[in-house]
Amino acid sequence: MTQLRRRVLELLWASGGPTSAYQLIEAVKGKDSRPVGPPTVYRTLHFLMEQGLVTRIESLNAYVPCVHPERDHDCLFFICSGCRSSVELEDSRIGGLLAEDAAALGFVASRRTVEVEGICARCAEAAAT
Amino acid sequence: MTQLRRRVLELLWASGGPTSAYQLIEAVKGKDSRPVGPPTVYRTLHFLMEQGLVTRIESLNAYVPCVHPERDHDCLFFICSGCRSSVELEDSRIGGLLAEDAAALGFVASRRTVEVEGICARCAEAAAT
DNA sequence: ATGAGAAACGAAATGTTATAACATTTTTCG
DNA sequence: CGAAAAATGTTATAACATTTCGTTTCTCAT
Repeated sequence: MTQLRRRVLELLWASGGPTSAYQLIEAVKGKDSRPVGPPTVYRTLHFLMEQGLVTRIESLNAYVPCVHPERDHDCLFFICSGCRSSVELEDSRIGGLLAEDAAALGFVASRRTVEVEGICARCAEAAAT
Repeated sequence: MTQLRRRVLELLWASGGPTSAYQLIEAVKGKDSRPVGPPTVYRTLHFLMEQGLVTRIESLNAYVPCVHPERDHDCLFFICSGCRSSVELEDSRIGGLLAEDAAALGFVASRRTVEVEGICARCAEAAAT
């Protein structure tokens, strides 16, 4: 865990939501005045994803810190179109069903992406008023 | 359903796998000699997705024709890293679990993305020899 | 049929996301 | 220390997607 990697991870935690790679580039620049290029940030993100510390949200082209890095993650994301927030959940039953379907196909799974887009409770309530 | 939309859909069926928007731009150009720009193809893809005729595979930035457009699709994709092919499956149990998890969060879901990356049976067998 | 409005399409420019290729710095460890 | 490995910097470019505005085509009530 180098300084850059730690800083990127901290920025992701601080951001409070899915964050794009280019937002991170800006943020790193701001914090330290030393500019970093896209490859630097992408390398860092790849490293953090390998470590299970960060997950990429495919449907947003954005990155979030993983809620429970300790456990092997079987996570799904609920992404609000209203406030652009995301909630991470673990539901091992879904992993089980996917494993079952994969086995039926003779497919050897390595990575899962499960994302649900919609409106979070908070935004739904705000819209109802 | 206009001529352009039909042609794009045919090209997707003919391609036999997930196809990027820019591959479609090239393909349309080739078939008819009239070049189309990115916005034209993206508009067409958006339309076809609205109709449930095409699905976007988020983890590939690519598009596939929907296997069963008649049914409301609750589909998941198994994507082979070896041959870049994808298999679409329907498993309503997963939709059920996601609906359950969403309800627990008070989340109103509108779209689901479920993608599994790995190695298909064919490629696994080829690698084993 | 015809003209107003809507829908679809064309074209240019630009925005956004991601990687290739190669140089340099930093760390590790015998 | 000094060689090898890991990490980072730099430049350029590839790949994916949208904004904006103008033109064409379709539809349908008059």
